[in-house]
Amino acid sequence: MMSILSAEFYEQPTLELAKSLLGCELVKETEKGTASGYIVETEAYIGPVDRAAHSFNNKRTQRTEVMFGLPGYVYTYVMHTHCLVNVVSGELNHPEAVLIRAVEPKEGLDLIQERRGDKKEKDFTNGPGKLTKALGIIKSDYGHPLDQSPLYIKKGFSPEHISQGKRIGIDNSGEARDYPWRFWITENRFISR
DNA sequence: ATCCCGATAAGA
DNA sequence: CTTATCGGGATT
Repeated sequence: MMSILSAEFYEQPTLELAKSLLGCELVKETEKGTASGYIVETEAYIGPVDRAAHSFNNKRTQRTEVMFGLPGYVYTYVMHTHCLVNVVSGELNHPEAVLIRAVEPKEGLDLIQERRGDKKEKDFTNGPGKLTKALGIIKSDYGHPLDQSPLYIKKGFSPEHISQGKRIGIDNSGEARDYPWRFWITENRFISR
């Protein structure tokens, strides 16, 4: 029994899911091996009411399509040459998601180090673009169900304390800029900032 | 704190 | 074709 989180796990309100994911283990298997990390920072994006979300106002495009489906699937997209990974949440036709902003390396340290090049360990996975590179998550993981190989989330540990604050990198999003929809494990050393 | 890099999707 | 972007890295 591998304790991979089942599809039902993702059937909770997006803000709850963003918190529940903290401490869970994000795993990616590739030909080069398996790499994983404990999720330590997340952000919620609640499309219908959130100007910072790609799916704001239920905007339906090729890119946002997966968010209109069932929760528990992967939403990847590329920005500024970096791939970012989200967990689709919300019921059918509710385009919401949780962005994974940072993880703490767990399995496959050698592989992570190789992928991240000549960096210090604390910089391996402390950002949304860094962790995808470290774990080998790529754009074509878009649409993958998170309860099966090669990309899945396992039960991890229960964080002692969770902090909450404004999201990062969305200064151009009007009032949504100030919504406190970012969550992180208090004092974890792999937080993005 | 500031600049630069530059892939892609989306809108004009 | 033009523009904006849920970053990262290097540099001041």
